[in-house]
Amino acid sequence: MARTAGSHSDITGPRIRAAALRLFAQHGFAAVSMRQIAGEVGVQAGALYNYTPDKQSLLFDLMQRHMEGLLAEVAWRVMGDTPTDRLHSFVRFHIGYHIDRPDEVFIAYMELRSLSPENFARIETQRRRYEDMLEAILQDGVVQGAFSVPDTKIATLGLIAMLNGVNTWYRAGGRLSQTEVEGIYWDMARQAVGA
Amino acid sequence: MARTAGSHSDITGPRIRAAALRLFAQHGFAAVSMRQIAGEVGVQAGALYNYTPDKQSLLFDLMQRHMEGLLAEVAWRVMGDTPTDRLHSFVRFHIGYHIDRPDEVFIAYMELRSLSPENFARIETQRRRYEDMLEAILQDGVVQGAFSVPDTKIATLGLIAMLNGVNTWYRAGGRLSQTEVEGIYWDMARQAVGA
DNA sequence: CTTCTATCTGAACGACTGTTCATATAAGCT
DNA sequence: AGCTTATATGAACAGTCGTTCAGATAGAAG
Repeated sequence: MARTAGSHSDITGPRIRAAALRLFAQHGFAAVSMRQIAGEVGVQAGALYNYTPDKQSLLFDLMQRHMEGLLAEVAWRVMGDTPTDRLHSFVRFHIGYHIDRPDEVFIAYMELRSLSPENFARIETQRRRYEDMLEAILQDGVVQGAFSVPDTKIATLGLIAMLNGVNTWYRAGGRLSQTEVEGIYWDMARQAVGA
Repeated sequence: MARTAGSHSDITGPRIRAAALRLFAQHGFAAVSMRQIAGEVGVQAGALYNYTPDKQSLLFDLMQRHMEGLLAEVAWRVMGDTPTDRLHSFVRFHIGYHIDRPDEVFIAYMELRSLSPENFARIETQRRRYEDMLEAILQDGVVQGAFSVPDTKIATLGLIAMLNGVNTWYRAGGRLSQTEVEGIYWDMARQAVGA
């Protein structure tokens, strides 16, 4: 046998990424084999190499897509006239975006160590750009006297860590709706920066 | 050759755990081989099995020791007459304890998925006991009118996530001293719960 | 000094790893 | 219709994996 009925690049490519995403998130990059991913897609391991040069690139591709989606959306979803309004929209955006993509988020924060040094540096640059957007809001707020934070860098990292924590427990259909979660975290975030 | 000069159980056992801890934290459980651990200790892979029945138990042992140390210390290190005082001592304790044990913390939070279901349940129970200690403080504070939090469970998870974030960036000898970090995070935590 | 035992070596086991490639065929183009 | 090319198979590669075990020796006990 060789090429199977209905096989097509436009379909197999995304399915490989979806399978890799799920498996990497569940078991970790190192614990997942190319044969497992191929099996999930319903294909032999060799076929994966029509879509990625190697396993490392497959992981990087997933992270890269996630970070670019994040940066593209945050650019137009976070807005407001005052620093407080912008912080509010940032918190709501961050929670919503992350809640919708638990696997991507998990991988992006957990498999950094599995990246080659060059790939790590590229992802780290993107993450830094995202953090800088939040820090800019905090700095604005401090300058305008709206926030009270002794160190905007630490506050940025502290807030993001707190918000990321949502993904460790939130489950769709659980006790709290997404809107309720956003409200609770916004209260904590607002108070944490003294707004 | 066989038994080497100076070989002794009391020495080799801890050295194996130390090497495994470091390597698991750096590369991940699945990415580290028993031969790597043995190499770090200066021993052959087979010798490890005098100290652990298998690789999985070695990971569990590390996590178990960490959680028990954490629970043992928090019990007598966190105190105070008011909820605010107790929250203060909890924040300071948590940051200090975690800053001193970056590898243990990293593994305890990242390799949960590498545990067998039974081992996972045991560690999860211990983590829950720790979280409950913080939640009890928050509940006290709410009852006494000292804190303003709409949901103590979420606030607990949010605060712990924020505090854990310290380990992603803190480095001894960096811009901020441990005392300064504790102060900044205490400010954020205090404000986040409306104390 | 001799005996015993805890400790380690080194080789071996079968299973699995990421990756390559000759080969085959379905889909798309003319 | 035939021709080309993208897409897949399945076997093979050399290497690594966790784990076991017979055999060897250092250190403790008598």
